[in-house]
Amino acid sequence: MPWKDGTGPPWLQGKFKGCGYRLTVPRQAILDVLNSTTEHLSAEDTYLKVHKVHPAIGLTTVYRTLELLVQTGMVFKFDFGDGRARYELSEGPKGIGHHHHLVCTGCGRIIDYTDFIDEEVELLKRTEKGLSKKYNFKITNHMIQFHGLCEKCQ
Amino acid sequence: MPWKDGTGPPWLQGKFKGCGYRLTVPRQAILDVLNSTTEHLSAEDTYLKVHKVHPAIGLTTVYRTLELLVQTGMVFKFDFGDGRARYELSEGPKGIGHHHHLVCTGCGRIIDYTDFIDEEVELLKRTEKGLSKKYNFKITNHMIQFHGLCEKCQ
DNA sequence: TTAATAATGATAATCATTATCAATAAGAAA
DNA sequence: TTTCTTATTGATAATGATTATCATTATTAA
Repeated sequence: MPWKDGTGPPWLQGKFKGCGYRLTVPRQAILDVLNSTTEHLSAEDTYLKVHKVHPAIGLTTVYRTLELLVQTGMVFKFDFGDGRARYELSEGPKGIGHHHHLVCTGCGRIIDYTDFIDEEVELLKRTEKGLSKKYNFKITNHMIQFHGLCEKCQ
Repeated sequence: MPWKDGTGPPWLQGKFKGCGYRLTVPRQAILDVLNSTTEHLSAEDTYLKVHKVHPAIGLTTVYRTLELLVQTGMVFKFDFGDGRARYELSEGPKGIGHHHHLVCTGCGRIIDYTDFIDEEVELLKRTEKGLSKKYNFKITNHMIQFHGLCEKCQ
C-alpha cells in the first residue's frame, strides 16, 4: 500500500508526495510532533501534542496518518507490551537516530541505546542478505529489543 | 511477579512449582498445547485447542495462564502486528527450538528461521554484557524480527 | 478432615483501534 | 480563477482483544 498506484519500490522511506499522497496540514503537523521528540509516542500521545497546536485535528486522523507513515516507511511502529502501539520517526538504519531498545518488563521503561549498534547492524546486514536469498524475502526493516529489569526494578 | 513471595531471581525460566505456583490441570493442558505445536498461537487459538480436550477450561484461564507463563519466562509473547498477542514456548536462547522471525508486512505470514542464529546469539551475548553494565539492566531475553515482504507479496 | 488460600470460569467492563459516512480540502482540468 | 473529481478529514459508533469482578471450586497445609 505504500505507493498508491501499486508501483515503485515499496517500503523505501521517502517523501509523501513522491508516493502520491498529499502532504496536508494534519499530516505535516503529525510529522512535526514526531520530529520534535525523542519519546516513544502512542497514538493518543501524538494526538494530544498535535491538539495543542491544531485543536481541530482529530484522533482518527492521527491513527490514520501514523499508519500511513508506517506503511511508507517513514515511521516505525513498536509494541513494548503496554497495550498500545508506539511510534518513532525512522531515520533509516544508517541514520543518525537509529537505535535499539531495552524494555523493562517491570515498570515498562524504555531505554534507547546506540552502543554496539554498528556491530549489530553489520551482522544484521549479513543476516539479511542470507535470509533474503534463502526465503526469497524482501527485508525492509529490522527490530531488536532486549527485555529485562531496569536498575530500579531489579 | 514471577516469584510469589517476591524473592528469588526473577525471570529465570523454571518449573512452575519451583516458583510457588500450582501445576493444575488447566495449566498443564495449556502447556501441552504449546508444547505440541510450532504455530504461533494467539490466546484464542490456544483456547480452542485446549477446549477440544478439556471443554471446561475457560478463555479467561487461558489468558491468565499464558500471562503467568510469560512472567515466569516459560513462554515468549510476540506482537506480529495483527492485533493479537502470540505465544511460543521458550526453550532458552541456547535451546534447540530457539529461533527468530521474519514478519511479512503484506500478508502477516511469519517465518521462523534458525539460520545465522549462532552468530546472532553470540553477538547478542556480547551486546548484552555491555548493555547490562552500562545501563545496569538485567537482561533476560532478546527479540529479533525482520520485517519485509514474503515471496508472494513482493 | 478441616481450614486457609489459590485457581477457575462466567460475565461484564475496559480501552485501543477501526469502520462509517457526510463534510471539507486539494489538485487537475477547463 | 472556477469547476470538477477525488482524497482527506473528523465525529460517531462499532469492533474485538484483553482485564476486572466475584462467587465457586480445587489444592495444599495443618
